[in-house]
Amino acid sequence: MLPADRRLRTSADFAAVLRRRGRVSASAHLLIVHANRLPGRENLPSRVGFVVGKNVGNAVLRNRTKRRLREQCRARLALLVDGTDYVVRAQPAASGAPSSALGSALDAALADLSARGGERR
RNA sequence: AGAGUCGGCCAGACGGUCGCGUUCCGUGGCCCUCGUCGGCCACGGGCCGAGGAACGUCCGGACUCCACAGGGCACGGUGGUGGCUAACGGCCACCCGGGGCGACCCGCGGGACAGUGCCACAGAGAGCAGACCGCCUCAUCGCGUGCGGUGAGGUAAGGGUGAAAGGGUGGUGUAAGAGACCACCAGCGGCCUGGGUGACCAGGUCGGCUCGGUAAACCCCACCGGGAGCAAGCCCAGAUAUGCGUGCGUUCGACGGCGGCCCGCCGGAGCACGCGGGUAGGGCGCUCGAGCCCGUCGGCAACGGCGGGCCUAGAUGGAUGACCGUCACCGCGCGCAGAGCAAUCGGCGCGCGGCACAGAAUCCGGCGUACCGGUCGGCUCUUCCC
RNA sequence: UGGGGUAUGGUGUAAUUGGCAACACUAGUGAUUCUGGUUCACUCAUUCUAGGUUCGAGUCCUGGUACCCCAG
Repeated sequence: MLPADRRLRTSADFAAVLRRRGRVSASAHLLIVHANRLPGRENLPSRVGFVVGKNVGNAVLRNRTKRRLREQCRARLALLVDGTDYVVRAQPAASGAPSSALGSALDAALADLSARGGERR
């Protein structure tokens, strides 16, 4: 899984990431990813948070979806940019999708993000 | 063998790789009010890590804080009896009523001579009953001489309406009838005897002859209930502005204890609303408890006593996951050989698919609800064999 | 955690103390018209669900399901 200090832990952090721009929806029926560089965290490792709403399913389904997403993110920690916080929002279809599909959706979103970042810089 | 009924248990198993959370040990680093159990961080290793319903939140408690002069009126809950329990609206046993051939199942199961209300439509009449048709008597009129009309009465046996029409059957009796009277039966009430802790049951005797339903309508009776809830509550660190406005108050008493109201008692100088300002970090509570397992004793049982053993999740954007392998289990398809006249049946192999309901958040005892299935046992009925 | 409420044709709402489930719009069918509109008539209900009380339940009681609101 993902260590606690690499996850978003407070409601304020989530709000800060979601409020600013930086949304990429790769395979929109599965995931929506938000990414933002928050001031004051430039040299700290990146963090990831997950949002799994009630439209995904009951508590068992929501928890399992969150765990599988965390596992996929753990395998891709090296791809994340330091100082950037991510929020992954699960769509209803994510609960039934195989983990490989979730992983490739994450890859696509991260590739899209790095391409955009290159353009802006 | 088939059909059924009741109850208990399980909730796929084993292994590999990479991870997460609590906690312990070791190594290293940093900090200080230097501790040989100080705090924090990193790495390595070890133990442990969701459920029978963790769920819904429908009841009951433990625990914590507040309140504990009292009285009255309300309010809510429960409702056969006896027991179990910390307690309960739960459980066990029994009683009564209903269903089933039976095992067994279902029941908010106190009171309708304390009172009030309601019983639509239909029907003559619906609650200290009621003459529409009918039946009978008398008077009178008519004629076709035993029938019809009219009037005055008697009558609850019959018809019809209704969920329900004030016992049932048979007889005596009568103008026709009627518990008016008699016998038996059903039911009600009183008394006596026996059994049972009791609800109640069985039997006997006497009585007036019969008394509607509805309290999941108001109500009456008995019993129970102080309030709030782990975001309870306690501690540490830290920030800001006893700021501004309005209203009510300072022994003519606001407000609070006090939950709904009243009386009364106690505290009592602030209280309520709006605007504005600040914070939203950490720790304890937090898991050893009416605990679980085994044995034994008491009890029909629920349950309890005694002895021995065990320690079994504590997260806080919230930890038990991801990817595989092997073997079980279920369904479908194909193949192989077999049993049988046949429908079909089980066995082996291969492939594909499936493997429920559902995720702890202070903790227990219940209830209710969801659920693929598997397994064990008790009992009942039917059929066959010995 | 505590408290309160709602569910009725496809949609939005009614239904005095229990007594034939009503209204508007929409949809469908038919009539009127050369056609369409308008108008008229008819059709469309497991009263959320499972039981119970009662002669009789949308209404009363119990359990369940879904949704909404309030306080912290």
